[in-house]
Amino acid sequence: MGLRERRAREKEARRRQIIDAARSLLFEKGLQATSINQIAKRAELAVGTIYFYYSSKEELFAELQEEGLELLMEKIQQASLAVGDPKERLRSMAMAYYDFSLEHKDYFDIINYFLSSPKVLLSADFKQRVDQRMEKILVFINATFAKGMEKGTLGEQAQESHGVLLLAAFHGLMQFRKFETTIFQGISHRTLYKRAVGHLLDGIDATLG
Amino acid sequence: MGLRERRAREKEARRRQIIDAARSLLFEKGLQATSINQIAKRAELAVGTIYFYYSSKEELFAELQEEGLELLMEKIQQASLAVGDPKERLRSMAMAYYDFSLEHKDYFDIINYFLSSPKVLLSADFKQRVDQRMEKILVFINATFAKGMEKGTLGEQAQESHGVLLLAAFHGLMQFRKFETTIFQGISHRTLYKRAVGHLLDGIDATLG
Amino acid sequence: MGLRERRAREKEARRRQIIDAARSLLFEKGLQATSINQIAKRAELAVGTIYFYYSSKEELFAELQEEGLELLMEKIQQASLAVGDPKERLRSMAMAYYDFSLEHKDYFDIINYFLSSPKVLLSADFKQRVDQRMEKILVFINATFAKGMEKGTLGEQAQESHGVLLLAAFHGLMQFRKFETTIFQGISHRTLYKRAVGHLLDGIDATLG
Amino acid sequence: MGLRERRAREKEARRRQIIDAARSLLFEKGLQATSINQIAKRAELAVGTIYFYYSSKEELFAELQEEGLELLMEKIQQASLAVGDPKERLRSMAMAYYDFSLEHKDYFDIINYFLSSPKVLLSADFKQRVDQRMEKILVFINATFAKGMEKGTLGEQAQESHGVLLLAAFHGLMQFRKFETTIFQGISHRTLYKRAVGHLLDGIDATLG
DNA sequence: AATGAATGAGACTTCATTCAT
DNA sequence: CATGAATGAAGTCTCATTCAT
Repeated sequence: MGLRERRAREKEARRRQIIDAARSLLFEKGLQATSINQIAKRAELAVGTIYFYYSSKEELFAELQEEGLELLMEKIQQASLAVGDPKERLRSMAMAYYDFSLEHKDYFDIINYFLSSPKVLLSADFKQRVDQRMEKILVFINATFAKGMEKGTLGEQAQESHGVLLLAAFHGLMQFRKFETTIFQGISHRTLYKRAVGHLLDGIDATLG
Repeated sequence: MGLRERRAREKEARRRQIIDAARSLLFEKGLQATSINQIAKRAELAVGTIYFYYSSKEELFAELQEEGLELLMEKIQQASLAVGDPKERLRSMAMAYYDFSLEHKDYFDIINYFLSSPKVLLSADFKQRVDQRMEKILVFINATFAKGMEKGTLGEQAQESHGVLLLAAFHGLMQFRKFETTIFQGISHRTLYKRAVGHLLDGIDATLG
Repeated sequence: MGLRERRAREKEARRRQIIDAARSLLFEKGLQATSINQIAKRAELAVGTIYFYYSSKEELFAELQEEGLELLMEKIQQASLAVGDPKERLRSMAMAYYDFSLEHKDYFDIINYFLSSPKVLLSADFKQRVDQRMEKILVFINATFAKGMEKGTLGEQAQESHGVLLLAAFHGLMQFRKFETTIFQGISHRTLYKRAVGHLLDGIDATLG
Repeated sequence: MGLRERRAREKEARRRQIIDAARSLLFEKGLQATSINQIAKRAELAVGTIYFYYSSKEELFAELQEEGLELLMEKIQQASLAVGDPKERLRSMAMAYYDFSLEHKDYFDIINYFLSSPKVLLSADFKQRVDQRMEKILVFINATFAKGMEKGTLGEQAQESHGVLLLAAFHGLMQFRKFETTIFQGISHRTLYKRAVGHLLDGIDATLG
């Protein structure tokens, strides 16, 4: 049994070695400019070895996307712990997402890349894994909603819709940050984002209350 | 002077011939998979001819993005004409955007591609042209807001922020359509979108009123 | 007759317009990086017009080479006028060549380009024209020798050999300037050149005297 | 360990295969007209394979230049062995250079190409390697000088300058061979060269003696 | 398990030249 | 005379993937 265990551990270590190299390169050069050869060189492994652990470039990047979503989940959870009032808690979570997009810009870009790509880049298997991570985040948001609705009358479906609504709207707002220098005149993107979060939560509140 | 006119017309026709080929390929294969060689082949022109009319792949795609934004602008304007009440008008415009993303999925994808790409793909010149189109849309949304605020007390900046807020939130929501089959269970994406629009406008209304 | 004259003048003006554009581009970007299209743009003429006046890129550059050789000839002649003693005169001419290679680096490069290219780049016609310019320089050097040899006993052939000898040796020395920063240690290229001129003239003098 | 050795040998063989193809093409068509595609075809390898062994066209050609300079060094060394008297030895070395330029015209052309090109074609790294080979030749010439100067009084610098002086002058003379058929009338280039060598050595001798 | 040499299609772009108008 | 649109071969280089060892 010891052998099999050691084998498994070593295998996991190699995967980590590879994903570390891929991540650092991706964050340096961007998604398109990162090649398998470069990853192999940085990981100090042969190209063939990469392909032994990851069947394609796609799979490698999907794993990074999972990483990013997991980190985002953590950040959002932490943000929710700090505050008591559910509405304030949601506001806090929204800002956590905002900060994530700044502090972990690279992960955000990867997530965004896959999120906004029109074509299905990932095969069914990866897509499912990624979707599950995303769903966990949504479920968490919805749970926060649920807690804040003792007086409300919304069913399960309605709650779910609110989670997506918030996440999607926030995500969209984040993408418009690139217009900060050109189109927005005078208002910082952060201010805009905060205001939007307020409007959204107020709007939902009004419906609920 | 007939000659010069005809020349100009022919030149315009060639540009159209090229942009048509580029668009159809882009819509089939996606931005990254579309090459100048393929465009040339589909346009039944030599590669060099493409470069005679467009100095780079970048310029070609920037023009397509402009096309898309112009069409979107038209749709939004048309939608606004139908309704009298400003709030309803905004709702109508939001749905026009939604329909645009379905009916002109290809253009939406191009817009989305450039909007969500982390790196600056376009050089300053093209970026400016595209940004101007985007700004026109925002200005139009803001104008609609302005009309609906006789009783309100918001300054110029606040109005501007509302336009971006709506557009960005709607855009983000659109990107989440791909989860319709996996994460959303039971609710259609359209329903979700409509609900979100309602919440947003209510939220803003609450602030204004 | 007036018409034909004017025509000829205009034609010459056009040629000049083209060669001016070619020269300035060549001096900016180097020989290989200069294209006919660029020349046409700078000359504010159509590409086809260039080809009406110069049958090929080659011919254009050959004309520039002629220009360079003519200028070199002038410089050498001027240098020879300043001094009385033939030996000193040759020394002065040698330094004129050196200065030419610095002050008119671009022309020197063109001359050098054609001189050192292993393949026959120019067609017979151009080659002859260029050779004639080169020969004029040699003839002039030889004439200076001849004047300094009342006491000597060298025949025509020998004189001719001296001209080539000097010109070639000087030219070779010029090409080694690029080692000034790496191989030469402590000696400036100019010093080296001067010393070489001295040795060469002394060597010839010894043979003659 | 047999495997690793064999691998290394095979890799060396491939490099040779490539450099052989490059050399033969270069000698047929000239530097500018030789493309990587052609080299690949002649070497019966894929284009990518060329780039696996040589990271650029530049590196390939730099290696050829090194080859040429090494061969030239050998020829000059051999020539120096045959004769006892230093002055005669230098004469012999000069003729070895002359013969090299005829017998290994192709290598001479490559050396000449890089020597006379105005732009820095090679990046710093390659340039250094080539310069070092050139320096070895100069050092060797200087050593021959040093040996012949028991009676002389020249310092270190002076010796060094003599090496460059001779090499550069000889090289320049070689470039003028192309005028053999047009400008020189009656004198063979070889005769001219010999005479120049004589003058140069006499000139230096006079200074030394 | 791991290696790494080899593939070859395909990427974008340039450019001298032609020719119908 | 002059135009300038059109050509298309050729250029260098990249890269995901394979497979014999």
